[in-house]
Amino acid sequence: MPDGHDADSIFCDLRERISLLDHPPGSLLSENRLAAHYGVTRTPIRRALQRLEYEGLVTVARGIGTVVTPIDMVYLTQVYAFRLKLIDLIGELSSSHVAPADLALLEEQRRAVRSLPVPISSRRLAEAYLRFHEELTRAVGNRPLREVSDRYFHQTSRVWVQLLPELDRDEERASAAAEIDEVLAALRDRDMIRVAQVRRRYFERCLRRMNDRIVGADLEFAATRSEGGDDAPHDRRSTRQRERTK
Amino acid sequence: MPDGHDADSIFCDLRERISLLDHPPGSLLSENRLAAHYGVTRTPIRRALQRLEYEGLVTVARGIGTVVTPIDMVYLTQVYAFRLKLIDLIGELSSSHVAPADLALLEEQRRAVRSLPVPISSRRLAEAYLRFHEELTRAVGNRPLREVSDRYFHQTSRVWVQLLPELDRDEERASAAAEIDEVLAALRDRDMIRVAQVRRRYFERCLRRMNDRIVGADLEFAATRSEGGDDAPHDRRSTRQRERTK
DNA sequence: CGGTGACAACTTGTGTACAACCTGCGTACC
DNA sequence: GGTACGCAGGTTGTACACAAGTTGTCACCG
Repeated sequence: MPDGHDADSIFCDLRERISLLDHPPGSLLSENRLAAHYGVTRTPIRRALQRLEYEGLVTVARGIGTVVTPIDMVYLTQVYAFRLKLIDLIGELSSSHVAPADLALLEEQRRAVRSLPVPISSRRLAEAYLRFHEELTRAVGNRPLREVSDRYFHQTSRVWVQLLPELDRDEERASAAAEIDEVLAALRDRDMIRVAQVRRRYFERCLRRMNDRIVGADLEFAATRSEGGDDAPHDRRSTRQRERTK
Repeated sequence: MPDGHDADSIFCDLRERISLLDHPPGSLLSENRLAAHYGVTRTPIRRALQRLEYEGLVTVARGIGTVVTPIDMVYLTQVYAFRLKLIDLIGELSSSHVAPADLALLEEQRRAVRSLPVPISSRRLAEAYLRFHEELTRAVGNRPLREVSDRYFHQTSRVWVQLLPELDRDEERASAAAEIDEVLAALRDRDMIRVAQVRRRYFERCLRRMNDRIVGADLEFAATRSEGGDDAPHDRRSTRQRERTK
């Protein structure tokens, strides 16, 4: 709808929409429709989609369309294990260098989470926590670690967002608020090791809550196994699902 | 020169050429020239260059051209620290699953390194070691870790390749051969922890050799500092150098 | 009624032309 | 002589047209 978009902002917008399940896993994104939506031609759209494909959030299929990557828990389990290790690295590699302005932005998200209206909207909570995480990522001093953390966070965030309606949203909001508080306190002390410890603790707790919910309700997102194509080194064009949504 | 190229193979070819310094840091890559070289139009070239930009190997500048990312030792020091941690993760996260065919390919590279003609060509040695590394990366069981290891290896490999002519090439060859031997032995025992230990040992030794050479000969690749643009979260379009080569 | 083949409608990949932008050089002016 | 301006050449970004590919439908035939 809003015009005045370049390829970069389109990428960011699409990534957020995918993370927040506006474009649910398995849905088809047509370049023509996106071009009409953003008021540009297919060229910038293709650039954004290509980057999304590289980030592992969509898979383009010639003649079919660009499909939002389904949630593959077999793969995402590997991502979770990897992210757990990355969080430890944050404490080991980051010499904290947070600007006061960034701290203010984090305070903003803290207020946003704490002041959500009482019938808590999954969408609003997810949006606020995503923004908190994006701001927090910028506090990571080591650039490669920062880029990688950002990349794989956006691959796994959809799991929590999708599970959120079935979780205790009051509990989730309280957990997020407490995490932000503790992170902020550690950041003010310039203690990235403590930040990492806090992050790890809440990360593990979140995993446990989701796991309890999954084994209880027999997860909705089917763990679509991708055939283990080990012949192609760095290629992620193996999964091939349909299940269109529109 | 060779036709029958799609965007993907062009990307791989360009990445190897950049790693092997066929396109030295700071050189300008014109989309038109590349299109003529590969016998296609600018469209697939642009796709390959966009991926290279995302990998951090080139930076496109409108009106200027696409410049091969200069070697920024300030940044690459962070990458080295990160890769050191990644190597440890290989031991922690990888349940080894190497196919016999892959082992055979690694044997191939072992022979290639050991049978280099005696006035050792820097280029040939670098090429053989790069191929060994690419094959070895495929043995990493955790997919995110594999992707990240591959990405940041290609960002730092140029440093060693560029320094190679000034190093003792017999020593470098011997070191590479010994590393491959020990890695192969550990792989045959399905012992990824030992693989990681070996990798880390040789990685640190290589760093030390390069560091000795650098402080001795006052490195040629100027550590071009990039202004710390902390306002753009995931953006690497800050470095802006010229120093064209062709 | 079941199967099959052709076709229409959609998708993404590529080629081409043009617009926006930057650099460097020549020239006019001070 | 020095400086500022303007234009020519080259670069990447975008828009548009066409080629290649896939899917679903529907008529047709056994």
